[in-house]
Amino acid sequence: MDFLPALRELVRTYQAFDAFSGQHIRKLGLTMSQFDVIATLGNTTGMSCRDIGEKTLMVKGTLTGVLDRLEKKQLITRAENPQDKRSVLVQLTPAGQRVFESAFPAHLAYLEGAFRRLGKQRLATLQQELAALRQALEQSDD
Amino acid sequence: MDFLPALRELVRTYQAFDAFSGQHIRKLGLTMSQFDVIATLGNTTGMSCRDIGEKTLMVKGTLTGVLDRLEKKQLITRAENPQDKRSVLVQLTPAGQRVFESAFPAHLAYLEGAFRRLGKQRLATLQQELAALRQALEQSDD
DNA sequence: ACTATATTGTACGCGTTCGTACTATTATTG
DNA sequence: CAATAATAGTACGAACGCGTACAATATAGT
Repeated sequence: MDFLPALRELVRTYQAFDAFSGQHIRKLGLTMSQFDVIATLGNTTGMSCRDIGEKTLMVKGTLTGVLDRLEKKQLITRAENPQDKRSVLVQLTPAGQRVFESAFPAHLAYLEGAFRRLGKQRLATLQQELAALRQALEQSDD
Repeated sequence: MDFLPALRELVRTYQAFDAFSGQHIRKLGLTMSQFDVIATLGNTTGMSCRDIGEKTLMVKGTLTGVLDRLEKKQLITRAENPQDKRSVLVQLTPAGQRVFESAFPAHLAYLEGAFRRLGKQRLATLQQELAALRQALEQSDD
Protein backbone atom coordinates (compact mmCIF):
# COMPACT_ATOMS: atom_id res chain seq x y z
CA MET A 1 0.00 0.00 0.00
CA ASP A 2 2.93 2.35 -0.44
CA PHE A 3 1.26 4.16 -3.32
CA LEU A 4 -0.85 6.18 -0.92
CA PRO A 5 1.65 9.00 -0.36
CA ALA A 6 1.91 9.64 -4.09
CA LEU A 7 -1.84 9.49 -4.45
CA ARG A 8 -2.32 11.88 -1.59
CA GLU A 9 0.18 14.24 -3.13
CA LEU A 10 -1.64 14.12 -6.45
CA VAL A 11 -4.85 15.21 -4.78
CA ARG A 12 -3.20 17.88 -2.67
CA THR A 13 -1.29 19.35 -5.57
CA TYR A 14 -4.33 19.41 -7.78
CA GLN A 15 -6.28 21.19 -5.08
CA ALA A 16 -3.44 23.64 -4.55
CA PHE A 17 -3.48 24.46 -8.24
CA ASP A 18 -7.24 24.76 -8.24
CA ALA A 19 -7.19 27.14 -5.31
CA PHE A 20 -4.30 29.16 -6.70
CA SER A 21 -5.81 29.53 -10.12
CA GLY A 22 -9.41 29.94 -9.01
CA GLN A 23 -8.61 32.67 -6.56
CA HIS A 24 -7.15 34.81 -9.31
CA ILE A 25 -9.89 34.09 -11.80
CA ARG A 26 -12.66 34.92 -9.37
CA LYS A 27 -11.23 38.41 -9.12
CA LEU A 28 -11.83 38.73 -12.84
CA GLY A 29 -15.51 37.92 -12.33
CA LEU A 30 -15.34 34.42 -13.77
CA THR A 31 -15.25 30.85 -12.57
CA MET A 32 -12.58 28.41 -13.66
CA SER A 33 -14.94 26.65 -16.04
CA GLN A 34 -16.14 29.88 -17.54
CA PHE A 35 -12.57 31.01 -18.01
CA ASP A 36 -11.67 27.72 -19.63
CA VAL A 37 -14.44 28.10 -22.16
CA ILE A 38 -13.53 31.68 -22.96
CA ALA A 39 -9.87 30.80 -23.28
CA THR A 40 -10.80 27.97 -25.62
CA LEU A 41 -13.01 30.11 -27.81
CA GLY A 42 -10.51 32.95 -28.04
CA ASN A 43 -8.89 33.36 -31.44
CA THR A 44 -11.35 30.99 -33.10
CA THR A 45 -14.38 31.57 -35.26
CA GLY A 46 -16.54 29.41 -33.03
CA MET A 47 -16.74 25.80 -31.93
CA SER A 48 -19.28 23.08 -31.22
CA CYS A 49 -20.03 21.94 -27.68
CA ARG A 50 -18.35 18.70 -28.49
CA ASP A 51 -15.08 20.43 -29.39
CA ILE A 52 -15.22 22.70 -26.39
CA GLY A 53 -15.80 19.75 -24.13
CA GLU A 54 -12.80 17.96 -25.59
CA LYS A 55 -10.54 20.95 -25.00
CA THR A 56 -11.75 21.83 -21.55
CA LEU A 57 -12.20 18.24 -20.33
CA MET A 58 -15.79 18.94 -19.40
CA VAL A 59 -18.52 16.41 -20.06
CA LYS A 60 -21.36 17.74 -22.15
CA GLY A 61 -23.88 17.84 -19.33
CA THR A 62 -21.61 20.14 -17.38
CA LEU A 63 -20.91 22.29 -20.37
CA THR A 64 -24.57 23.07 -20.99
CA GLY A 65 -24.88 24.82 -17.65
CA VAL A 66 -21.61 26.71 -18.01
CA LEU A 67 -22.64 27.94 -21.45
CA ASP A 68 -26.04 28.95 -20.08
CA ARG A 69 -24.41 31.23 -17.56
CA LEU A 70 -21.94 32.65 -20.08
CA GLU A 71 -24.83 33.33 -22.40
CA LYS A 72 -26.72 35.09 -19.63
CA LYS A 73 -23.64 37.23 -19.08
CA GLN A 74 -23.67 37.94 -22.80
CA LEU A 75 -20.12 36.71 -23.27
CA ILE A 76 -21.04 34.00 -25.78
CA THR A 77 -23.78 33.23 -28.27
CA ARG A 78 -25.20 29.95 -29.48
CA ALA A 79 -25.90 29.91 -33.19
CA GLU A 80 -27.24 27.24 -35.46
CA ASN A 81 -24.80 25.22 -37.52
CA PRO A 82 -26.24 24.81 -41.04
CA GLN A 83 -23.97 21.87 -41.83
CA ASP A 84 -25.26 19.80 -38.93
CA LYS A 85 -28.47 20.85 -37.31
CA ARG A 86 -27.75 18.73 -34.25
CA SER A 87 -24.78 20.80 -33.24
CA VAL A 88 -24.46 24.36 -32.05
CA LEU A 89 -21.90 26.97 -32.98
CA VAL A 90 -20.65 28.72 -29.86
CA GLN A 91 -18.89 32.03 -30.34
CA LEU A 92 -17.56 34.86 -28.24
CA THR A 93 -19.52 38.09 -28.33
CA PRO A 94 -17.57 41.34 -28.62
CA ALA A 95 -17.82 41.63 -24.84
CA GLY A 96 -16.57 38.06 -24.53
CA GLN A 97 -13.71 38.90 -26.85
CA ARG A 98 -12.75 41.82 -24.63
CA VAL A 99 -12.83 39.60 -21.55
CA PHE A 100 -10.63 37.09 -23.36
CA GLU A 101 -8.13 39.73 -24.34
CA SER A 102 -7.76 41.06 -20.84
CA ALA A 103 -8.18 37.95 -18.70
CA PHE A 104 -6.29 35.37 -20.71
CA PRO A 105 -2.81 36.89 -20.82
CA ALA A 106 -3.16 38.15 -17.28
CA HIS A 107 -3.97 34.75 -15.96
CA LEU A 108 -1.25 33.01 -17.92
CA ALA A 109 1.27 35.41 -16.50
CA TYR A 110 -0.09 34.79 -13.03
CA LEU A 111 0.26 31.04 -13.42
CA GLU A 112 3.67 31.28 -14.95
CA GLY A 113 4.90 33.08 -11.86
CA ALA A 114 4.34 29.88 -9.92
CA PHE A 115 5.29 27.30 -12.50
CA ARG A 116 8.51 29.04 -13.40
CA ARG A 117 9.83 28.15 -9.95
CA LEU A 118 10.03 24.53 -10.94
CA GLY A 119 12.18 24.88 -13.99
CA LYS A 120 11.86 23.33 -17.40
CA GLN A 121 13.46 20.04 -16.51
CA ARG A 122 11.33 19.29 -13.48
CA LEU A 123 8.20 20.25 -15.33
CA ALA A 124 9.07 17.82 -18.08
CA THR A 125 9.70 15.04 -15.58
CA LEU A 126 6.46 15.78 -13.82
CA GLN A 127 4.52 15.70 -17.04
CA GLN A 128 6.08 12.41 -18.01
CA GLU A 129 5.35 10.68 -14.71
CA LEU A 130 1.82 12.01 -14.62
CA ALA A 131 1.22 10.67 -18.11
CA ALA A 132 2.53 7.28 -17.04
CA LEU A 133 0.14 7.21 -14.10
CA ARG A 134 -2.75 8.24 -16.26
CA GLN A 135 -1.99 5.47 -18.69
CA ALA A 136 -1.86 2.97 -15.85
CA LEU A 137 -5.24 4.18 -14.64
CA GLU A 138 -6.80 4.06 -18.07
CA GLN A 139 -5.42 0.64 -18.86
CA SER A 140 -6.69 -0.79 -15.59
CA ASP A 141 -10.15 0.42 -16.53
CA ASP A 142 -11.66 -2.76 -17.88
CA MET B 1 4.29 29.46 -21.64
CA ASP B 2 5.72 25.96 -21.89
CA PHE B 3 4.29 24.97 -18.55
CA LEU B 4 0.89 24.38 -20.10
CA PRO B 5 1.48 20.76 -21.14
CA ALA B 6 2.46 19.80 -17.60
CA LEU B 7 -0.51 21.67 -16.22
CA ARG B 8 -2.84 20.00 -18.64
CA GLU B 9 -1.45 16.61 -17.72
CA LEU B 10 -1.98 17.34 -14.03
CA VAL B 11 -5.63 18.01 -14.65
CA ARG B 12 -6.10 15.05 -16.94
CA THR B 13 -4.39 12.65 -14.57
CA TYR B 14 -6.35 13.88 -11.60
CA GLN B 15 -9.57 13.43 -13.53
CA ALA B 16 -8.50 9.97 -14.64
CA PHE B 17 -7.87 9.01 -11.04
CA ASP B 18 -11.15 10.53 -9.94
CA ALA B 19 -13.07 8.61 -12.57
CA PHE B 20 -11.21 5.37 -11.89
CA SER B 21 -11.69 5.54 -8.17
CA GLY B 22 -15.20 6.96 -8.19
CA GLN B 23 -16.51 4.33 -10.54
CA HIS B 24 -15.53 1.57 -8.13
CA ILE B 25 -16.77 3.34 -5.03
CA ARG B 26 -20.15 4.05 -6.54
CA LYS B 27 -20.68 0.33 -6.90
CA LEU B 28 -20.26 0.09 -3.14
CA GLY B 29 -23.10 2.57 -2.66
CA LEU B 30 -20.92 5.49 -1.60
CA THR B 31 -19.52 8.67 -3.07
CA MET B 32 -15.83 9.51 -2.96
CA SER B 33 -16.34 12.03 -0.17
CA GLN B 34 -18.42 9.65 1.85
CA PHE B 35 -15.82 6.94 1.40
CA ASP B 36 -13.09 9.33 2.46
CA VAL B 37 -14.90 10.14 5.68
CA ILE B 38 -15.56 6.50 6.48
CA ALA B 39 -11.98 5.56 5.70
CA THR B 40 -10.81 8.35 7.98
CA LEU B 41 -13.05 7.35 10.85
CA GLY B 42 -12.20 3.66 10.59
CA ASN B 43 -10.07 2.35 13.47
CA THR B 44 -10.56 5.50 15.53
CA THR B 45 -12.80 6.27 18.48
CA GLY B 46 -14.24 9.32 16.75
CA MET B 47 -13.04 12.68 15.49
CA SER B 48 -14.14 16.30 15.29
CA CYS B 49 -15.23 17.87 12.01
CA ARG B 50 -12.09 19.89 12.08
CA ASP B 51 -9.88 16.82 12.20
CA ILE B 52 -11.88 15.02 9.53
CA GLY B 53 -11.63 18.04 7.29
CA GLU B 54 -7.88 18.13 7.73
CA LYS B 55 -7.51 14.48 6.81
CA THR B 56 -9.91 14.46 3.88
CA LEU B 57 -8.97 17.89 2.53
CA MET B 58 -12.58 19.01 2.67
CA VAL B 59 -13.54 22.46 3.85
CA LYS B 60 -15.95 22.50 6.73
CA GLY B 61 -18.89 23.74 4.71
CA THR B 62 -18.61 20.76 2.41
CA LEU B 63 -18.17 18.36 5.28
CA THR B 64 -21.42 19.35 6.95
CA GLY B 65 -23.41 18.14 3.96
CA VAL B 66 -21.44 14.94 3.57
CA LEU B 67 -21.93 14.13 7.24
CA ASP B 68 -25.63 14.90 6.94
CA ARG B 69 -26.00 12.30 4.25
CA LEU B 70 -23.90 9.74 6.10
CA GLU B 71 -26.00 10.32 9.18
CA LYS B 72 -29.17 9.81 7.20
CA LYS B 73 -27.72 6.52 5.98
CA GLN B 74 -27.03 5.68 9.62
CA LEU B 75 -23.34 5.11 8.97
CA ILE B 76 -22.15 7.76 11.44
CA THR B 77 -23.42 9.55 14.52
CA ARG B 78 -22.77 13.04 15.81
CA ALA B 79 -22.32 13.19 19.57
CA GLU B 80 -21.59 16.07 21.88
CA ASN B 81 -18.04 16.59 23.02
CA PRO B 82 -18.11 17.40 26.75
CA GLN B 83 -14.60 18.89 26.65
CA ASP B 84 -15.56 21.50 24.07
CA LYS B 85 -19.19 22.14 23.45
CA ARG B 86 -18.47 23.86 20.15
CA SER B 87 -17.17 20.73 18.55
CA VAL B 88 -18.87 17.50 17.62
CA LEU B 89 -17.66 13.94 18.02
CA VAL B 90 -18.27 12.03 14.82
CA GLN B 91 -18.17 8.25 15.05
CA LEU B 92 -18.94 5.25 12.88
CA THR B 93 -22.06 3.31 13.80
CA PRO B 94 -21.82 -0.50 13.79
CA ALA B 95 -23.25 -0.39 10.27
CA GLY B 96 -20.62 2.20 9.32
CA GLN B 97 -17.97 -0.01 10.82
CA ARG B 98 -19.14 -2.90 8.68
CA VAL B 99 -19.04 -0.73 5.58
CA PHE B 100 -15.54 0.35 6.48
CA GLU B 101 -14.37 -3.21 6.94
CA SER B 102 -15.70 -4.34 3.61
CA ALA B 103 -15.20 -1.29 1.41
CA PHE B 104 -11.83 -0.02 2.58
CA PRO B 105 -9.61 -3.02 1.85
CA ALA B 106 -11.51 -3.76 -1.33
CA HIS B 107 -10.97 -0.29 -2.65
CA LEU B 108 -7.31 -0.19 -1.69
CA ALA B 109 -6.76 -3.42 -3.56
CA TYR B 110 -8.57 -2.00 -6.56
CA LEU B 111 -6.40 1.09 -6.59
CA GLU B 112 -3.24 -0.86 -6.08
CA GLY B 113 -3.95 -2.80 -9.24
CA ALA B 114 -3.45 0.40 -11.20
CA PHE B 115 -0.69 2.04 -9.20
CA ARG B 116 1.42 -1.07 -9.10
CA ARG B 117 1.97 -0.69 -12.85
CA LEU B 118 4.12 2.33 -12.24
CA GLY B 119 6.62 0.77 -9.91
CA LYS B 120 8.04 2.06 -6.68
CA GLN B 121 10.66 4.26 -8.23
CA ARG B 122 8.39 6.14 -10.60
CA LEU B 123 5.83 6.65 -7.87
CA ALA B 124 8.49 8.17 -5.66
CA THR B 125 9.63 10.49 -8.43
CA LEU B 126 6.07 11.51 -9.17
CA GLN B 127 5.40 12.27 -5.54
CA GLN B 128 8.54 14.33 -5.30
CA GLU B 129 7.81 16.45 -8.37
CA LEU B 130 4.21 16.97 -7.35
CA ALA B 131 5.32 18.15 -3.94
CA ALA B 132 7.71 20.59 -5.58
CA LEU B 133 4.93 22.00 -7.71
CA ARG B 134 2.63 22.30 -4.74
CA GLN B 135 5.28 24.18 -2.84
CA ALA B 136 5.76 26.53 -5.76
CA LEU B 137 2.02 27.16 -5.86
CA GLU B 138 1.75 27.73 -2.14
CA GLN B 139 4.73 30.02 -2.02
CA SER B 140 3.41 32.14 -4.86
CA ASP B 141 0.23 32.62 -2.89
CA ASP B 142 0.75 36.05 -1.39
C1' DA C 1 -14.25 39.34 35.84
C1' DC C 2 -14.89 41.50 31.29
C1' DT C 3 -14.30 42.37 26.96
C1' DA C 4 -12.11 41.44 22.47
C1' DT C 5 -10.79 37.76 19.64
C1' DA C 6 -10.49 33.13 17.86
C1' DT C 7 -12.47 28.63 16.94
C1' DT C 8 -16.20 25.15 15.79
C1' DG C 9 -19.71 23.93 13.25
C1' DT C 10 -24.01 25.08 10.56
C1' DA C 11 -26.85 27.69 7.04
C1' DC C 12 -27.15 29.26 2.61
C1' DG C 13 -26.42 30.41 -2.27
C1' DC C 14 -24.05 29.83 -6.54
C1' DG C 15 -21.78 27.11 -9.62
C1' DT C 16 -19.87 22.84 -10.95
C1' DT C 17 -19.71 17.79 -11.82
C1' DC C 18 -21.51 13.53 -13.01
C1' DG C 19 -24.83 9.93 -14.53
C1' DT C 20 -28.96 8.93 -16.77
C1' DA C 21 -32.62 9.73 -19.73
C1' DC C 22 -34.45 12.08 -23.67
C1' DT C 23 -35.03 14.64 -28.30
C1' DA C 24 -33.46 15.75 -32.64
C1' DT C 25 -30.67 14.92 -36.27
C1' DT C 26 -27.28 12.39 -39.15
C1' DA C 27 -24.96 8.02 -40.69
C1' DT C 28 -25.03 3.28 -41.65
C1' DT C 29 -26.46 -0.83 -43.30
C1' DG C 30 -29.37 -4.43 -44.80
C1' DC D 1 -35.10 3.27 -49.20
C1' DA D 2 -36.40 1.92 -44.68
C1' DA D 3 -34.81 0.37 -40.22
C1' DT D 4 -31.14 0.83 -37.06
C1' DA D 5 -27.46 2.78 -34.84
C1' DA D 6 -24.58 6.65 -33.73
C1' DT D 7 -23.99 11.53 -32.44
C1' DA D 8 -25.05 16.44 -30.53
C1' DG D 9 -27.18 18.85 -27.05
C1' DT D 10 -30.38 19.52 -23.34
C1' DA D 11 -33.08 18.29 -18.99
C1' DC D 12 -32.87 16.78 -14.60
C1' DG D 13 -31.59 15.14 -9.92
C1' DA D 14 -28.07 14.23 -6.43
C1' DA D 15 -23.91 15.49 -4.37
C1' DC D 16 -19.85 18.36 -4.08
C1' DG D 17 -17.12 22.43 -3.31
C1' DC D 18 -16.35 26.98 -1.92
C1' DG D 19 -17.12 31.57 0.01
C1' DT D 20 -19.64 34.23 3.20
C1' DA D 21 -22.28 34.98 7.09
C1' DC D 22 -23.73 33.49 11.51
C1' DA D 23 -24.48 31.49 16.46
C1' DA D 24 -22.37 29.19 20.19
C1' DT D 25 -18.56 28.50 22.79
C1' DA D 26 -13.58 29.07 24.32
C1' DT D 27 -9.43 31.67 25.01
C1' DA D 28 -6.69 35.82 25.86
C1' DG D 29 -5.55 40.24 27.25
C1' DT D 30 -6.22 43.65 30.31
